[in-house]
Amino acid sequence: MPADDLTQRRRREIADAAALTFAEQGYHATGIADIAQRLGIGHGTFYRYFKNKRDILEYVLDEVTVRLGEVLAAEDPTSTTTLEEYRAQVERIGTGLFQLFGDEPAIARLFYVEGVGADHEFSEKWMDLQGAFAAVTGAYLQNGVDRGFLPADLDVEVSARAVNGMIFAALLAVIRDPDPAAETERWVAGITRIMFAGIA
Amino acid sequence: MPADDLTQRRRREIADAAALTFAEQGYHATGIADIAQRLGIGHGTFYRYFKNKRDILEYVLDEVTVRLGEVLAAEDPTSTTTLEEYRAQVERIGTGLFQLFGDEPAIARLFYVEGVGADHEFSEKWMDLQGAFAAVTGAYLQNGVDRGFLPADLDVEVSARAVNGMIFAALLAVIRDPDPAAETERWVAGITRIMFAGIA
Amino acid sequence: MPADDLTQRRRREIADAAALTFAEQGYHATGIADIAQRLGIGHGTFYRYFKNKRDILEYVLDEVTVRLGEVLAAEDPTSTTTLEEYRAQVERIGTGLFQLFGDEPAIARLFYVEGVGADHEFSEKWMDLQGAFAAVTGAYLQNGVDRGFLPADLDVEVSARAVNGMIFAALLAVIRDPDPAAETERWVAGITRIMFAGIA
Amino acid sequence: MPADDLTQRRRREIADAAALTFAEQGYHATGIADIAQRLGIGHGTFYRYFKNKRDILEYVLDEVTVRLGEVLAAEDPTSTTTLEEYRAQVERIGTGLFQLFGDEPAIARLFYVEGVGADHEFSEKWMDLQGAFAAVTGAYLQNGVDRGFLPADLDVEVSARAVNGMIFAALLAVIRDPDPAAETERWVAGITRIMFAGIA
DNA sequence: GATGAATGAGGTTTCATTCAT
DNA sequence: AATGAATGAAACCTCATTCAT
Repeated sequence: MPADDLTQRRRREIADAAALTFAEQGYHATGIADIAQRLGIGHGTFYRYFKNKRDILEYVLDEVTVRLGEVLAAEDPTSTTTLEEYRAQVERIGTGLFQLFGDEPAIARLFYVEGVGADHEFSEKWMDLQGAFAAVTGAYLQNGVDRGFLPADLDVEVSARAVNGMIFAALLAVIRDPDPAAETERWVAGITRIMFAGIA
Repeated sequence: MPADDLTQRRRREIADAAALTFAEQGYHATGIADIAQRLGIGHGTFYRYFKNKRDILEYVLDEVTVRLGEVLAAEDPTSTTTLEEYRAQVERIGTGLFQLFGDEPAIARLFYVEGVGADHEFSEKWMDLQGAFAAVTGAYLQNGVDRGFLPADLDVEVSARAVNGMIFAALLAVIRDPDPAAETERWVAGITRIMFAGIA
Repeated sequence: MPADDLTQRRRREIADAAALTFAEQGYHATGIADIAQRLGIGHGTFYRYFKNKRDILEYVLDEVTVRLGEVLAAEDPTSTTTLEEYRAQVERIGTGLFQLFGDEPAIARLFYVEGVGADHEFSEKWMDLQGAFAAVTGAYLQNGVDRGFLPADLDVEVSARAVNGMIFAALLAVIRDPDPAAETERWVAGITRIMFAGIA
Repeated sequence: MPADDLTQRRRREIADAAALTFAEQGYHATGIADIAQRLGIGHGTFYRYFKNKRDILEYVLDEVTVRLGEVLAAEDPTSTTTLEEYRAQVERIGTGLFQLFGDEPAIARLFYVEGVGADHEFSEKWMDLQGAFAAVTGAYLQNGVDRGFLPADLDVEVSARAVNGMIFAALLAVIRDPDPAAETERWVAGITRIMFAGIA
């Protein structure tokens, strides 16, 4: 376990450096040597912890996926019974997401920008992932429809995509902000408003 | 005109082939030779029409930007005086966007996925562009606020980003659909509903 | 003959442009297109007058060789019978060479610098040519030895090379001068002095 | 020291191979692959030691320049007070130069032929260098004039160029000789004779 | 376990040359 | 005869990956 534990810590370290460098320079413009240099290790060492360059991108993005999943899993889609409860839930999730990416804008940038077209195979995976997230959001909406606090004729799939799209756009705007965390409340409020009442 | 015209036609031809290939294989995985082969021309010929590989990506994406701009410019942000008029306008714009990308899903994919992280400098440009589109959407919203058919306390910037985000997410979903055009109405309806009334 | 004559004029025109461009940019850095552009002709036209790029370099350098030969052939190596006569002859030849290259420094530069290492095969040829010129100079010296106005123990071959080397170095210095012609007399005097009396 | 020392040794090895290959095939006709193959190394390895193809040419020629400088710097231009001393000095320098290039004719060929027109920028540099060498030779001559063992009316600049030109021509002839070293004495004697007494 | 020297596949780009118009 | 669009050989160079130390 200790060795394994050390290995995990090292992987994490390298992954962090990689994420930062990818976000700063772009995936293709980043060489393994750049990552190693940032850590002050030999670039051969990289290959003791990751199979190849693609592997580390996958690792980083999988990590993000897991963390996103954790934010979503902190809530139970079927637990709410009223619109008010759901609205509160949405605000908690939204705040969670903004915090997650606001703390590490480099990760957000990598996940939503630099990593997207890094590799065709990964693009596919990324789009699948958006589908998976839409499914999660859809589960919340479906619960509302089932419970009757959301209209029966709501197009759940479309709405789920739309809601996620709003969050995506918001994150994209926020990661360029010098102090992302400060903007969280405003964005969550703005999006929640549209989500529950529209712009009108 | 003849020579120049021919040159333009050739550029267009090559750009189309490039867009298709980039969309299929990814920007970095695509070699100039792949594009040339698709057209049945020598790869040296490519360089008679484009300065380099990055040049053609820029050309294709600028073209898309122009076309997006045309769809948006077809409407006048200040022309609407009632919510109903605005809603109709939004539906026209939304339909226009879906048609634009529905007809050429490869372009959409390139614009929203494969091209995004192709190059760090381009990522920056792409994010700027999202800002510009948000500004356009914001102009429509601001008009509503000014005319009084949208609430005075609407956070225009946030809302504009959010609306664009919904459209983005919708397009992303639709381009993977075998028959994107068929889905247009459903998506436009779903997004408009949220936009004007929220999910509730 | 008229057609042929025109062809010759055209060749000369192209060759002049080529020589100028080679001298300005270097042989390898010069493209056929550069030469054609300077003349305002299509670059395909070049190939109606010269077989290929190497061909024109050869043509230009052969032309120079011929002209050099003419300067040397204007005098008869065996015609002089006294040192004084020979000295006068040397001064005439030297002045002729300086005029030749002083009028067209680009040619000189091409012949002695840009063209030298343009191509390995040409380097060889160029060195052979230096040998040929040495032989000519040697003939003059040998005449002096034979006639008795030059010492019998003069190493003709070495001396011939040395004399030519002085001229070469002088030309090299002069072609960088803004007004080469003005310097002719000084250089001819300086070299003749060493040649006939040494530096002492 | 070990790593750096090894690096220097490797650079030298590669530079030697490059010089040989350039001299044999010409600069432009030589590919990096040719140099690598000669050494039995991968061509990527080349780029660990030299930035690019031009870099190695510059390195080799700078090295030659340094060595030439060392030969010249072995003597002190102001140390001689009589013509005899100077003559002895000239013979030492001449012998040194012949030995330098006689030992490595490939270097000489590269320096005086193949490298000269390799690149326009380098041609300029090469001509500047000839000027610098002329200045050194000029310093020796000026000393003679100042000390009174050379005539006051000697055109130092012209004479310096001329002397260097003789040496250049001699080297050019000698490097094509199968056994250059054997010829040294003859050439040094021949040139010194002209230099101090002229051909007469 | 760490290192970094070595490697070579792979891709971009140039430009001399051809040839149909 | 003149043109310039098309071509593809050829060369440079990068950098992910391997592996001996």
